[in-house]
Parts: sequence; structure tokens; C-alpha cells
Amino acid sequence: MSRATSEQHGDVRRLVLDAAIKIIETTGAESLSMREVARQAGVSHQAPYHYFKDRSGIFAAISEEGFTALANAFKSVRQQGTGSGEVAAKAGLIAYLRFARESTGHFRVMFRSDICGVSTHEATGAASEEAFNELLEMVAQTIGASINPTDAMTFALMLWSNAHGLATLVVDGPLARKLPPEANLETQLMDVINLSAHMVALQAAEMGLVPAGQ
Amino acid sequence: MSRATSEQHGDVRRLVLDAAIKIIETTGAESLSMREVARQAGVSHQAPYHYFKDRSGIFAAISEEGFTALANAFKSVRQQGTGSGEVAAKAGLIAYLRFARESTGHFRVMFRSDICGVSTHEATGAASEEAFNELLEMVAQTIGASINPTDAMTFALMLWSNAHGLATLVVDGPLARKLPPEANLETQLMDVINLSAHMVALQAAEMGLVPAGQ
DNA sequence: CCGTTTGACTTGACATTGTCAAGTAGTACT
DNA sequence: AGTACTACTTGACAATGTCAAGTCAAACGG
Repeated sequence: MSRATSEQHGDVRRLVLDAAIKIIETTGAESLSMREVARQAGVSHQAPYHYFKDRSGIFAAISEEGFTALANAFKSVRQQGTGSGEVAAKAGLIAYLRFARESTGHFRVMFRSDICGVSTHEATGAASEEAFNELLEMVAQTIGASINPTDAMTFALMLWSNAHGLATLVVDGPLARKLPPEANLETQLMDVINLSAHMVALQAAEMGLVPAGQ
Repeated sequence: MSRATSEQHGDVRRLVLDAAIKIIETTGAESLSMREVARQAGVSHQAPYHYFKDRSGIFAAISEEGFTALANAFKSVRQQGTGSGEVAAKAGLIAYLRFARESTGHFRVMFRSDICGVSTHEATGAASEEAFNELLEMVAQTIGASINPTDAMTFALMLWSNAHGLATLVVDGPLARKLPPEANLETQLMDVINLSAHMVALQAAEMGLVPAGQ
């Protein structure tokens, strides 16, 4: 019954991971307990240790999944991203924000070096490396193919900061709390994204950069 | 001996808070334990409960301190900030980044709604409110006095996102890890900040905005 | 076909944690 | 002198992370 066994294998690992993601989404990474995860996955309190070295191992695995998904999101933008730099920048920002909001459980963990230890967990580090490379690629291809590496790096970090800040502020609450009640959050977010994307286009134009497609 | 008593009072509260901040700076908020804090403050494991309702009460108090400090930093920028919008934007970004790096213990906690519960802790909420108002004020005064409230809000959120993203990426590690070894982190940060500030100025110019001083 | 190894767990144990409850020692006020 | 209050301390308890050891079926080598 080797197939059943390996199915079971994948099952429990996935069950544990999904339970953990759900807990992080609803009550935050802080409150994730190994035993509660096991309980919700319907296994003994020690079963997760078979798949993950310790608590931070679960976080690292979730983080890895997240970075891979983010890299794919960037790749999508890059592949279908034709048109002006403004459109591309907007698409990138939207993709980042969407990822953070739809995969909050992953997002909350990915940038917490204190709990998932990218430096110790090799696969997680590699996934995050790849996501960053995709971002650089996206910048080069959609903002300006003629950009030099130094400027590309600075552009990428600026865009990353912008997207990451907005996502963090939305996902972790403070932004929604600050808005006046009459303001619509979605509208406000799109305003911010449009402003950022437009600014990036102005800057790119000033530097004489042209997207790869044009 | 009432003076000595109240000094003692302030002493223990401060000691507990400082011990907590140091722990968060060095090993992250995750690993902060009530008992370790008490141990490092040299008091019994239950003494902190006299000053803080529970673990999240400590986080809330640190968060409150942080928001007040941040509001003051914004105020400084606004008060001494004359000159172009670009200079002002740059000063604001630098102030935010400096705060995050110098008060990492505070910064790490301030945007973690899961552990410090801004909504439940009234004073913390008020402090964060004030910091945001200072940010709006700063935007209005340094970017464009003639700006309408809606645009001011969008500008403020964009700047906040930008600064917050950069600060988070620096403080929590991923940015430093991504940089090629030959790149100087400080130089790279200034490049990103200059780029952002310049973009903001381009945008403000396009909108016909003028700082209050001019 | 039997013994051994291996994978996928489970049960048990232990130190540590957050926090409730109950004490205690000194000061302040009446 | 007695009461109330402040600023703690000591003790207790359930829950947690994790180490160690056990179980039990499948795979495998002879």
C-alpha cells in the first residue's frame, strides 16, 4: 500500500501546513502553537516534528511557499506585461498587494526573519532569492530595457519598498484604521497605486527609459 | 519616603520596558517572555503585571512610546523643513528610516496589530493617530500647501508606504541580504531615498503644487 | 519466509511559559 | 491604632516546545 502511504505522507504535511496558515491568517503568527496546529490537523502533538524540525521549520516552509508564489506572480506580470511603464508598474503593485491580501498567512511570515530564519533554512533563502530576481527582471523588462544594473537595482528596491509598505499597512491594519469612515478603502488603495505608478513613469521618462516592448 | 517610592515605581516600569525593548531588538518580539523580562529587570516574575495588564500590555506601551517618538520626528522635519518638496520628502524618508533603525525595538512592535492590539489599548491608538496626523501635516506643509485633502491623503499614504516598506525591508533583513556584496548598503539606501524624493517632486510639480514656504 | 530496517507516526516526560490567586511589607491617611 | 493602598513576592496551574522512547505496518535482503 505504498501509494496510500505516500498520499498519507503528503496529506499530513499539507494538513499541518494548511492548519498553520489558517491560524496565522486569523490570529497571527504569534499565537501559532505546535500543539494547536497538530490538533487542527487531527494528528498527535508530535506528528508535525516528523516533517518540520521545529516551530520555525513550519514558518520557513510557509515562507518558502510564499516566495515561490510571489515569484510566479511577478513572472505573470512580466510575461503578459506589454504597454507603458506606468501600466507595468501598476500591474506589479497590484499583483504584490493582491498576493499579500489573498495569502496573508504566507505574507505575514515571509519577512519575519526572527521566526523563520531565512539564513538557516536554505530552501527558503533560495525561494526568496528567486522572487527578488524576478522583480529585477520585471523592472528591467517593463520599466526600461536600456536601464543600467545600478539604476535597475535602485528602481527595484524603490518599487519593492512601495509595494511592501502598502501591503504591510493594509494587511496589518493601521491603514484601514486611519482612513476617514467615508473613504472607500479599495478606492483609496487604487489612488495610491495609481499615484505611485504615475510617478514611476514620470521618473522613467525623465531618465529616457523605454520598456522592452517599445 | 514617598519620593524614593515613586522613583522606585518609575524605575521598575522603565526597567521592565527597557529590558523588553532590548530583547525585541536582539531576538525579536516573538521570543519576548514575561519571565525573561522580569529576570533581566531584576524583579520577581510577577512584578511586570503590576504595571502591565499582560504580555500584550508591554507591547502596547512600547508601541505607544514609538508612535509618540515618530510623531515628534515628523514634527521636527516639518518645523525645520523649508525648501523644495524634494528636500522635504527626502528629510521625511530619512527621518522614518532613522527612527526604524535606531528604535528597532519599538518599530518591530508598532505595526503588529496581532500582538499589541491598538484597538484595545486606547493610549496606543491615540499616539498612532497623532503620528498619522503629523504625517498629513508634514505632507500638506512641505509638499503642497494648496493640495486638497483627498490628494493630501493619497500622497501621505504613498509616502508612508514608501518609507515603511524601505524601513521594514532594512530592519527585518531581506534587503541587506539581497544586495550584491560589493554594494554599500548606506549608499544604496540613499540612492533609493533620493529616487523616491525626486519622483515625489516631479509628481508635485506636474500637479502644480508648491510648498508652504514658497 | 523470516529478520531487520525504515517511515510515519504516538505516548510519555520535562522544563518553561503566561497568568490567576493569595500573601506581605511598607507608606499614607484618619 | 487601625484601615486602605501601593508595590511588590511566592505559589500554583494549565498549556506549550521539544527531547526520548515506543509502536506498528510496509519494504527489503537473504
